[in-house]
Amino acid sequence: MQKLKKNFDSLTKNQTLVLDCLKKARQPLGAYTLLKNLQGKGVKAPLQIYRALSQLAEKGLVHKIESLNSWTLCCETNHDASPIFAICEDCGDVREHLDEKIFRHLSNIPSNDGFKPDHAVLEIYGKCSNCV
Amino acid sequence: MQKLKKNFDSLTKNQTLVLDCLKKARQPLGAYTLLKNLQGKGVKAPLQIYRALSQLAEKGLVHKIESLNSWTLCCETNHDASPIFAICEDCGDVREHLDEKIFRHLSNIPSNDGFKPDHAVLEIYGKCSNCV
DNA sequence: AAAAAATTGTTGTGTTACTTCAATAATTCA
DNA sequence: TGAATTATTGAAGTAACACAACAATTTTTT
Repeated sequence: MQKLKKNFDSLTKNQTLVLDCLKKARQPLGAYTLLKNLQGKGVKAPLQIYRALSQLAEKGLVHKIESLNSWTLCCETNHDASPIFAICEDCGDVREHLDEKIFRHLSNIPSNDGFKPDHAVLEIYGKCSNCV
Repeated sequence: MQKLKKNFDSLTKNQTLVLDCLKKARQPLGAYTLLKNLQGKGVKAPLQIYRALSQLAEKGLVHKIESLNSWTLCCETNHDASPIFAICEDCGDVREHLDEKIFRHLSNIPSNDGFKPDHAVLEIYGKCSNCV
């Protein structure tokens, strides 16, 4: 299991810009959407966004949603467990959930062939309560 | 839950080429790797690959691995449940697993807020028995 | 055989992501 | 304090991923 520590200190300028932008958005954003939003503030190139995002992800402050190619704020909780995202197919709403049991459960699936899980990408598609 | 039916008949030329290429590869391939491999056989443009891949995916013959941006043969089994992939961080080996329970379990996580799951992206990273 | 549907081919474009190298800022410790 | 080290940023270019739009061809249906 990966060890992640939230560290709100020592955020660099670009990291702060990206994090604030995600906070305002209240939904996952793509790297190039972030870039557009931050071009007024001196950020010019995609790489600055990607660097900030991967650093923020290392600190556990943001997650990438693989199946959407986009990035979202981590929930309040400081967690090591892989997050589970519930994604509404209709309205696009994304909610982060945490469940240690699931990961342990998942870990057991491939374990009969000696596989040792470290972390997981868990993204559930369906309909949220508003869209059912 | 999505309804998928394996249909080995009625594969078109491009579909057959792509499927055969994945069979030979025995590992997930990106769309552009497939393209390179098939350029000798008359396939010229990325779109031909993407079309074949999405048609094959609809038939349940291949899956996309979201976190790798690549595509892999479906295991032998004809299944409706979302597949679980175990991906070795060292050697890149990918194994498909099926577990109805997990999906039901996962489905319960976000259900307290009325979320109705349909399908999921489940990709576990770790080390396979050879690489531990 | 004519009409309808499916598939293919082609061109072009939009999006996502990173490599490389140079410049600047921050930190360390001599 | 100031030189050396480390971290961060900036800039340019490119690689990889994915599809829209339209025309042409093939297959299927009636």
